[in-house]
Amino acid sequence: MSIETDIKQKKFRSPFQKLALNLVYTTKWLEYKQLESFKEHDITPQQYNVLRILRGQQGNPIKVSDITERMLDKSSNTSRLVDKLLAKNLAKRTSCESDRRAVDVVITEEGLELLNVLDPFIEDWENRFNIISEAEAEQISALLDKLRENED
Amino acid sequence: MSIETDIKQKKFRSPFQKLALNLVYTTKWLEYKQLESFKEHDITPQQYNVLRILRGQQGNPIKVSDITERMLDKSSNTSRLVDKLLAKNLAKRTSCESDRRAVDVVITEEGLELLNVLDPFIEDWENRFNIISEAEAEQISALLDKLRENED
DNA sequence: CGGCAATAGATGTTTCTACATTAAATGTAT
DNA sequence: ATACATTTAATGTAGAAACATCTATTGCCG
Repeated sequence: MSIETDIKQKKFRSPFQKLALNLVYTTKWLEYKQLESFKEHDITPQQYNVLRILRGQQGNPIKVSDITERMLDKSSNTSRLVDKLLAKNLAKRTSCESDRRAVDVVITEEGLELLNVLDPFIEDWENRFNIISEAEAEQISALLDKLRENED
Repeated sequence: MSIETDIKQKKFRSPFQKLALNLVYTTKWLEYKQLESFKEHDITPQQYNVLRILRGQQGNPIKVSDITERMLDKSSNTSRLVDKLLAKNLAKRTSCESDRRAVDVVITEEGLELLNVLDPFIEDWENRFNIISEAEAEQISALLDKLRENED
C-alpha cells in the first residue's frame, strides 16, 4: 500500500518530506515484523543485534565500547543489554587484562544455538524483499548512504 | 559514510539484508537529528506527529482513533500523547456529541504557533535530502511502498 | 426490548530509553 | 611523579513505550 494511503496524507511538501516519512514508517513496519519473531524467543531486537555482533567476532572477545560502535542504535545502553544476555546465559563477561577499565564479552554456546534457531526466521522476512531486485536493493542502500553524508 | 563503515560490517548475507540494516540505521540517524530540534521546544517526535495531523484537519475536530490511523507509529498510545498536548495548551479536547465514547481533538492557536516555529527547522533537514534528486527520492519511496506489500 | 459482542478511550504495570552521574583505570602534560 | 583530563563501564532516575485490562457507550441480532 502506498504511504499516502497508509498515513492518509494526500499531499507532501516535497518528495524529500515524503521520503522521510516513508523511511520512518517502513522501518517501524519492519521492526514490528521482526519483533514478532523475537518475542517468541524472549529476546529484544537490541539484544539480538548484540548477539549477532558477538557471533561476528568468531570466538574473540570484544569490549563493550566496541560493541556500541557496531550497533545500529549507538545510543543504546550496551552495558545493560549485556547484563540481559548474561542473565540468560547467552554471553559471558570477563575483565580485560590489558585495560582493566574495559570488559571483554564473548557469546556462549547457548547464544550461538539461539542464533541458529532465529536465523531462518530472519532470513525468511529478508527474502520477502525479493519483491524488488537485488540491483534495486543495492541502489537504495547507496542512496541511503548518500543521505547520511550531510553530517553537520 | 557507507553502512559497511558505520556498523563495521564488511559482508552481508544479501543485498536485502544490507538494505534492511541500512533502513533501520538510517531511520535511527534521521530520528536522532529530528530529536535535536524537538527537544529545544520541549516536544517529542510523537507529539509533533500528532500536532501535524491536527493541523492537517484545518480546524475540524478529529477523533483519537482517527489520529492513530494517521500516525507513523500506530502502536503508540494516542490517548496519553493527547494528554501531553493538553497539558501544554497545544490542543483542546471536547467530547463528541454523536458518539459519547469518542473524543474530539482540535489544535489550539498556541499549537499552531509552535508548528510555525518548528517548520523551518524541519524543512531545513528535509532539504538536506537535496543531495539526491527529486526523482531518486520518489523512486525510493515507490520501492519502500513495494517492500511493504507483502503483508501476511 | 434484552443480552452480548464490539468499539472508544482511559488507565495500570512492567520494561525500556535517554540522559546524567559515578567510580575506577588510564593517558598526558608539566 | 603529580595533577588533571579522558576513557570505560556501571548505575540512578525520570519519562516514555509496550501491552494488558477496565469502563462506558454503541451496534447488532434474536
